[in-house]
Amino acid sequence: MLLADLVATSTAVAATRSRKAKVAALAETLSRVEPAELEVVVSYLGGALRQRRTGLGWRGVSDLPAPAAEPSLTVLEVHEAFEAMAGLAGPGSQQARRDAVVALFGRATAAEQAWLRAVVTGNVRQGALDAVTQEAVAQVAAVPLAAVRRAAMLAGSTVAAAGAAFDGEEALAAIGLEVGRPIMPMLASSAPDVTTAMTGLSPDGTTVVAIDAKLDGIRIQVHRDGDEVLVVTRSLDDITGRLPEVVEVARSLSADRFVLDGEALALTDDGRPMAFQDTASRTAQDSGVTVTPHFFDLLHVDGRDLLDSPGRERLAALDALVPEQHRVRRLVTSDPAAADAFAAETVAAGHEGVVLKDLSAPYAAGRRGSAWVKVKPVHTLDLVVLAVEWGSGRREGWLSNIHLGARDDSSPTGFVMLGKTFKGMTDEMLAWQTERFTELAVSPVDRSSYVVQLRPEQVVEIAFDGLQRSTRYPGGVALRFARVVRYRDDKGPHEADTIEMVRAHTGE
DNA sequence: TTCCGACAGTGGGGTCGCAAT
DNA sequence: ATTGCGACCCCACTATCGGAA
Repeated sequence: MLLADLVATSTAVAATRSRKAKVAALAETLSRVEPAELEVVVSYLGGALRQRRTGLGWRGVSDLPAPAAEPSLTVLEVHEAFEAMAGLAGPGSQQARRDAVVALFGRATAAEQAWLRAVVTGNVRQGALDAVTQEAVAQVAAVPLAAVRRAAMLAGSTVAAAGAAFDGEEALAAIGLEVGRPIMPMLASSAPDVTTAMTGLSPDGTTVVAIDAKLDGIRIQVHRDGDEVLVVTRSLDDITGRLPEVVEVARSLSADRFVLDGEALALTDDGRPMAFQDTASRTAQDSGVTVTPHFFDLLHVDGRDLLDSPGRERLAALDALVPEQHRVRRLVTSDPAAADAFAAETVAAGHEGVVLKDLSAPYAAGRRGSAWVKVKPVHTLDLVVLAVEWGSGRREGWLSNIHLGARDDSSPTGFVMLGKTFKGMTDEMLAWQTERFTELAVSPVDRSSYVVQLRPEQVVEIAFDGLQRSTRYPGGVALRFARVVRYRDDKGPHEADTIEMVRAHTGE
């Protein structure tokens, strides 16, 4: 298959908003694929290279040779070119990678260059990724979509599921949980408070739910098969070598084969959690920080698959396998007041929040279903918009990402920047702020400079999860997960929160 | 007919490893 | 030693489609 065919499909997929039409376009292309190309084409249709890392990013594809007049590249040639680039390492590798880019892109037409650049930077933006590709695979292979989805979750890969799908429904069904092969982790939706979460899981108020402490570390999935231990992250990257303490704990457990789900984090001597940044900075041996695993689910133990068992059974098996010190704290209750108290204790102990879990639900690998609901405390501040950036994609033409400042009398401008945010804005707000910030611009708005400096006059209410230390911002702190709640026209900039209030607000 | 679950998109801060300077 | 880039940890939120209710 020519790359040009695939690029034409991507263009057609991007041109329609109908998901059914996207699936139809993907399916049509997929039906014309040769067996040898299947994995590459499935991956490319979903907007991803086969290589997890190529060493190429936005910079590596920002300066390209003149495009070719006629298409000639095949999909497999492109795959081989990226495979070669991914293999480059050591002195001279950047020049070699550069040469490879010139060779590949020089053979691509203008449309192909644009697609190749997008796929390298993860910006294909055709409104179709894994989930939509899975629908097309199911359609062409004439197998149930649910079977494709389940195989993809259990194999940790849509490409692997697609291969099986074309071998038939039996091959697809044969893909099960395999100790040593990562599966997509189950995710949680979120709720504003414990009562809301509780009501969602137990509408009649009598159902018993589990409430886990939500630890602010790195999600880990731990596989043990005899002496072999594998530790992977949420995105299924192998980090076994970075976490020898976790490997040791896994080897100390009494079962021989199992798959555990949990969180790894750094603790201080008195057992309080360290900042997420300290857990994240943890490399191998030399950092002096010890990372401890805390498990909250068990998916397999000694030949017994638990994925489809209700949460209550999985937790019983977890409690039997893992000693308390390596489990997350948990309360099982139907009483909202008890749940609330548990959440308050958990936060007071320095943790991120809680996760409420339906005890009758199976482990829904890869899904952000409603069986797990997280609740985290939210802080808010009134800050001043210092500048704004032009948006991209569907926000093209709108002033989007805003720079946030707190009042600071020691600063020459009177404000200190604490971060940026683009979250929480409706289309209506985007339209409003584009007009408003055009008026507040310190110099005539020019689309060529993507940051627009403003007179510091507009106050905005910002929600965030906490402060983190920063080397980027002059105040030494930055907001974590900042998002807009609303613009405040009832407050002037002199009434905005000060940097001292920001620090006091979050108990720093 | 309305509601709501699932998806994709739009980006945020921090930290590390690596190659080039 | 420093710098810049790529990769990957953590992630919130809105718009939209299309099936469920």
